[in-house]
Amino acid sequence: MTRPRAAYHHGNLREVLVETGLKVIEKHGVAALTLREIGAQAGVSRTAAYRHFTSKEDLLCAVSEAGFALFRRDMETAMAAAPAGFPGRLRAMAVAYARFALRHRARFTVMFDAARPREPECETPGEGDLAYAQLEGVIRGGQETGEVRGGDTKLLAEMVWAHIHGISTLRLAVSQSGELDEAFLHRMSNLLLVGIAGSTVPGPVPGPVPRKRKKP
Amino acid sequence: MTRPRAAYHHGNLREVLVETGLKVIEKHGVAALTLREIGAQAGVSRTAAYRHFTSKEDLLCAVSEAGFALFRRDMETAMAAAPAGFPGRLRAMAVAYARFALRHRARFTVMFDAARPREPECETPGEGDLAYAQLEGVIRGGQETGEVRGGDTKLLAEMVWAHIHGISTLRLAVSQSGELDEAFLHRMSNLLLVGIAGSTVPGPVPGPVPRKRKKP
DNA sequence: GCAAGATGTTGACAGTGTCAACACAAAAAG
DNA sequence: CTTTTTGTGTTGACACTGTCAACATCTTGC
Repeated sequence: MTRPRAAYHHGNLREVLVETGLKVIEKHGVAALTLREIGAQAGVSRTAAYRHFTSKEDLLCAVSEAGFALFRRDMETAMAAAPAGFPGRLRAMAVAYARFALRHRARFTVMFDAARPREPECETPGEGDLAYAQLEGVIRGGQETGEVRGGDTKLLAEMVWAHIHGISTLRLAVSQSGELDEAFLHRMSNLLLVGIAGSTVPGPVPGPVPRKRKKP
Repeated sequence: MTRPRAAYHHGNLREVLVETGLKVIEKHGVAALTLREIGAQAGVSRTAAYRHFTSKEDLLCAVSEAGFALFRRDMETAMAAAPAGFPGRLRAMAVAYARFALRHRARFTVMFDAARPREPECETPGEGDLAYAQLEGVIRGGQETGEVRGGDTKLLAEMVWAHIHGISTLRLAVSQSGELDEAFLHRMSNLLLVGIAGSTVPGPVPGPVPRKRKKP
């Protein structure tokens, strides 16, 4: 059978390991993460993780995935509380994004760590894409009400995502404290709103458009 | 013994080690980088690096710094070849940025690896800031000719930098091949141009503006 | 020349990820 | 109920890593 609810030797060790791993990362950085340390902190022995993950990398992937789940929840609640209308929604999304990066620095770092796997065993099929789809929905909504210029929705979403992501990582590098500079974020989203609002733009747009998509 | 200048035992081992380290990263990823491997590839023994770097992290910092130097050179030549006028300059800069990321994937990854040091021993005082100052100069030029809205130049530069950087890393994740999608980049820089062109923008801009700066 | 220091090498050590062999609990089969 | 099988955790071991101390060798200043 698969696993019943919280029953075996330890109970639900898998989740505990992910959580413990995250705590270690939050406290000492992702470089100092060690399977032995995780085991000790969780009250198990060093190789216990190998009954739930194929490797350390696999565990890191699980931590990342859990991060994306929380991320998506944050985005959803921010969206629910956003003022009606497209500008409010986009702004709320951008702010929520940056806020998440600053508040959950460790999670964010693991989620978007560029230097990890060559060809990732991390499939990350679900949560990341869902969050992305959410943004795409907001953009499409703006297009339908005419507040966003028409054209390839995916392309626009990619650009907006990249912009917000870049801003967030930059803020992360700049402000060592977890402070969130609301004024900066406000200006940032204004730039974004103006940029995607206009109908068309000086200069021709040659060639075809890209297709593939993936979590950044 | 050795032909090149400044010849102690090996000659200029320091540069050779940095170069070799980069090659290893390009071939097997930054995670597979090992001081022993570097030594072997460079024809020296495993701890030779400790006569030129205080630690492995220090060597990584040197690799990163060398990357920024090349990066800045790329930006400068792109700027020199750019069409006159602000839009051409900014576009050239954005394209050069993304091109560098795709062409020198390994370098770029090391340079902007978010998950490395807690409080960095990497001082990176020079090259990164120089490249950033270059962008700031372009923005300021645009402000002087009235092609960019006025206001805090540093703030605008931060946003533009973040945008370009986000786009580049996103492209890096999306296109596994080193292909450079010119059409995408063209649209991207158009978005950017429109966004920073307008005089002012709907919605108030509360509060003060941030001060600190740093390489992202 | 020669001492002093810079540069490279070897030996050693604590830690790491990972695997094989073992120990036990829980579920399945009889 | 027993017996078997499978899921779960532990211990021992191994190859590999970064790093340091001690030693060897080369360059330079006097």
